[in-house]
Amino acid sequence: MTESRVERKEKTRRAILDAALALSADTTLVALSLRQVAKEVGIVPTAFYRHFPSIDDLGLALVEESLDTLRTLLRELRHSVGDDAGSIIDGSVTVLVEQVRLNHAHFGFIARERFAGPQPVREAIAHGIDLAERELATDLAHLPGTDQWSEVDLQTLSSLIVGAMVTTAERLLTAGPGSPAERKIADSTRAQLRMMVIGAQQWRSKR
Amino acid sequence: MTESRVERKEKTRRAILDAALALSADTTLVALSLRQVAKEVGIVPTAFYRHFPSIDDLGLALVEESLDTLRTLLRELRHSVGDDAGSIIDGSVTVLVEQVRLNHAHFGFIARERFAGPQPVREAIAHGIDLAERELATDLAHLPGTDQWSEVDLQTLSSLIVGAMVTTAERLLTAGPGSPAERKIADSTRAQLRMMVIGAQQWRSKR
DNA sequence: AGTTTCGGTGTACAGACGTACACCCAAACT
DNA sequence: AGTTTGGGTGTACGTCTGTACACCGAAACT
Repeated sequence: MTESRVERKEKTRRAILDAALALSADTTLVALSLRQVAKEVGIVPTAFYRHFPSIDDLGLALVEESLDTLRTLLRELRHSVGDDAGSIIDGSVTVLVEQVRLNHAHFGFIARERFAGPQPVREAIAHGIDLAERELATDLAHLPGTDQWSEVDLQTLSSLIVGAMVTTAERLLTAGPGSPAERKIADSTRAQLRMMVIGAQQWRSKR
Repeated sequence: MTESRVERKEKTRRAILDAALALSADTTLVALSLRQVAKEVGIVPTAFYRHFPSIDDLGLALVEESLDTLRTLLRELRHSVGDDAGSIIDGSVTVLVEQVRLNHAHFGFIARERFAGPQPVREAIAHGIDLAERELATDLAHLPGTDQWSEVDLQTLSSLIVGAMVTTAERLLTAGPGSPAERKIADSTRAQLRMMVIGAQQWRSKR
């Protein structure tokens, strides 16, 4: 009863976003019809236009959201710093598993739409991941032990790490949350990150 | 004139596959209609059924094809062995760039459908990549220097390498063939692989 | 109190979709 | 020579799609 108009509007907007996320979970945005979404939300098809000009724009909003939870993940990672490299890695993977579990829908969305979505959506995702890579590179530069690294090398390492994380996230998505496969992936990723870090450490001294 | 019936049939079958590959290039299989394909080929919609029961089955045929060129890539990689680890890496990346350039359509198809395609298609791709990973692991086991590696470690390393290759292939796809971006990706990948190999070598002695 | 704004409704239409069915005709069998 | 096979055609259907248009009613403004 006592609901302002903006509140109501925001509510159905959320409902539309959630419905689109749920409905596209087992296909893609490009295979999602405006009418399906409207039916799921419980509104008439034409009412959709009160919120988004098209499905593609809906998609862009979802990208924004999903990239936001990706950034949250990265922020979370930075806060989980331990003393030695080993505990940093362990913590990071734990956080990754946790976040993917928690935001299954968003990470799944990114994985699906990254290459198969409408082109503006693809571009937005690519740009977001690119940004994350750059941020990680500057973060790495502030870490002790990387003082002498060249910019190119820092970018190379950060691209390697982000790539591994994306791959791991995708693997985690196909494995059920809490499944034994999930644990195996986590362990494997920890080992891989350790390999990378060892390689990176040796790398500098080798040049 | 002088064309047997099987020849004709094979010809239109190929035309259908090619049309589907071309049409799905900027969307997805799930957004591809039987009628679009038929129109592109130049046959009437119902004639499609003479070759495939459904679009999904067409998709499975395309997966088979694409996985075949993936296997070709891996075979090619094995043949490009050099003396030291460095030249192996350089050669491998060169081959990867070359093959992705040559089979742009197939690798693009795999990248798109891996997570967004119809489920049977997704499963087939996952299985194919899984198989490639396993094959690489047994190949690594036959390499000198890995005698003492445990099976788990071999799988970990091969998963890391395959993951990096898939990621690189995806990056190459978004970069234009012959573009400066392509060269940058190749160089970066070479550096990453070197890091991994160094890490892996140190890894064994560390355990 | 009177008016405007705006999220949601209902009807309506043209186009694309998958697919069933009857048909054609040249190649391939007997 | 006569018959069967099978790739391709054309029509026809019911369903789903995006979207245009006129309308409603309550919240928000004046």
